[in-house]
Amino acid sequence: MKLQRTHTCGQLQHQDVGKSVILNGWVCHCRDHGDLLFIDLRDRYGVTQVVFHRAQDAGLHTAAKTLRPEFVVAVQGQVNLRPEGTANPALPTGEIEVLAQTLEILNPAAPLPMEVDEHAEVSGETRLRYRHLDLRRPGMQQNLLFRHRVIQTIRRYFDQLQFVDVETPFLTKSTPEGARDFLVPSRLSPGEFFALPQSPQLFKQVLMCAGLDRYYQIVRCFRDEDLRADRQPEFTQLDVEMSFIGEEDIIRIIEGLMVTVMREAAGISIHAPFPRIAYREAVDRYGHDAPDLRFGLELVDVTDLARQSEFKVFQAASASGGVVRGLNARAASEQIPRRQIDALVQFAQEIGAKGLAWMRIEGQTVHSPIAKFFSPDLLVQFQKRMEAGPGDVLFFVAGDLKTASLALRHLRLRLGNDLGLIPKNTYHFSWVVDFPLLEWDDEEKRYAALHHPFTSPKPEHLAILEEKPLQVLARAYDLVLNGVEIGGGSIRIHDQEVQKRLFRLLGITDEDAEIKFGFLLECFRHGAPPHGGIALGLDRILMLLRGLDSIRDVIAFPKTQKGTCLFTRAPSPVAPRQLKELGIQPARAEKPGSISHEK
RNA sequence: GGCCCCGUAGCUCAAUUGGUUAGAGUGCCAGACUGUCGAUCUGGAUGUUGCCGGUUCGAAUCCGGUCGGGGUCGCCA
Repeated sequence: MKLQRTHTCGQLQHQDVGKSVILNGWVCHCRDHGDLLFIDLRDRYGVTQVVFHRAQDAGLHTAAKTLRPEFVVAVQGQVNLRPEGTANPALPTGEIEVLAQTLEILNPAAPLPMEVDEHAEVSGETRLRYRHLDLRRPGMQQNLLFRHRVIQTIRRYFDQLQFVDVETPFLTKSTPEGARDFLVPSRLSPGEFFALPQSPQLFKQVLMCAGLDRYYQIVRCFRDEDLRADRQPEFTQLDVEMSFIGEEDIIRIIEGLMVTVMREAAGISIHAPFPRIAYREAVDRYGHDAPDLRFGLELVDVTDLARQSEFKVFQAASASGGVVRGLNARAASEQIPRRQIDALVQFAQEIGAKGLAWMRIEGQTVHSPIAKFFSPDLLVQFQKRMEAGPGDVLFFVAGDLKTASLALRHLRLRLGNDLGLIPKNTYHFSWVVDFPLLEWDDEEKRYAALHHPFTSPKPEHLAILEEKPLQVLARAYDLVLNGVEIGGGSIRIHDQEVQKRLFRLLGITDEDAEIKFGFLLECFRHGAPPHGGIALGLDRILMLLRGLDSIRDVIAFPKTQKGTCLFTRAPSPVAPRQLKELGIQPARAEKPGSISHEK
């Protein structure tokens, strides 16, 4: 190209006045004043104002009149100080402008299906469909730039601590445990399949057995499950594993990482160590194993008191082994009018609660549709337990632990938002520890690993592994930021005998184990160091640090909730020949006319 | 797989709850304008109300189905 840039659009300032420069970029705004024409030229680095005067060069001015938003142009001109009073303090380049002397239209742009302007509101669907335009917007560029900076910081941090970045295969073995696998048919082994990794879990353990000692990888993982705002079928994990260490080592390394990332990439000062909370306590106090600790509004158990009431719903819950739990919206009586309560009741029911009981404390009296089921003395006890006073509104959910916890967790977050209890720009990291090793899978009628089958039980619980499996705690830990699980890991089992006992509990026979993870067990037989690690959800961390509601905004080309890509139109049908080569026959009939991309 | 919200001009939305020819902002096109900066002013063009079917004298509006976007439960070791 003839006019290659000498500067970027975010670079020129008053010290450059007088220079002859060339800028390349996209036309962002045109402000046509007749004989005077302003163009905002945009690139990744910023925006610079370019001026065209008819009096100065009529031909050039006429050419500039044809410019439209998102034309790609090269402008040669002179850097001038803007006239007195016309500087734009909102722009780093706002003191200067470039008086155009040459204009080259490198590429015109057809009328656009969406505005690139950062102020324009565009629906998520349109943004994904025209992602190339969406990604031109400064906000999205900042998101991607921030992602890059965080990744660079992570790499520097681990490199300094002698961690080795090792790539693990994407075409690997399907494992029946865990999430649904994405399968890739093998042409050379007809009828057989690779799976895309849900995580490099087994490989990083093999790397420990191989003596790599300290491993990390920023790696794509794949899980064929339903999507959420914070779940994509392919997502990026910061994967870490270390040898000859215990929980404290992993925790210390990761706390150091988060402090460094926050400081260097986000410019935010946070302090380690992070608070720790036991799984059981998290569920009891917040209804969730990833509690948002930025605010209080804690759950309170009233099961024992509820048993004494005449309210059948409360009686039934406590009689059947369930719970009655509540929370106190302190001094919120005026902020929660009756209509709002009705909305909250409906909200709780949509989450799965049978109902939502409430009491409004006004002066010495309790206003509540269920007050009549409580003796005066019991009402006093309820208020005491809930630490309730005049102006408070109490909410209660009765049911099995899981349902009640879920409903109250959502209710707590909703009230926290509605009542403005959640501080902005606060980053509250915490560890959730003391997870149970196992849970009872009622559908499969067997125990299942809460984390994964290589997670080590706490050594002091090994004795009761077979007798009281559900009471055994794991050497596992989750990292939580603002109520979102951003990572989890564990110390692994490296003792073959313990591993065998656990497989037996999980209903995995020796034969099964050999077929499924034989390669790892073989490693363990050949000298396995004690090891453990963690995996962090990079997309979620970025989302939270950028104050976004979805990881879609920190991923360049994300999928929709139905798992499709609106930009490329993937997935799509393939040619019959491709399927034939792979030995695959779809069960569903092809849509007529849908076969297009013959290779 | 279940439940909920949404789908109207290129884009973002409205349409007095079933009633005349579906509007606004923005963008687009044309014109005016020498200091704007999300420029301003004047004028103009733009609709299969996602799609299919039903109810009705009459449907953007109600009903059924379907497709698409989003949230959530299940699922996500």
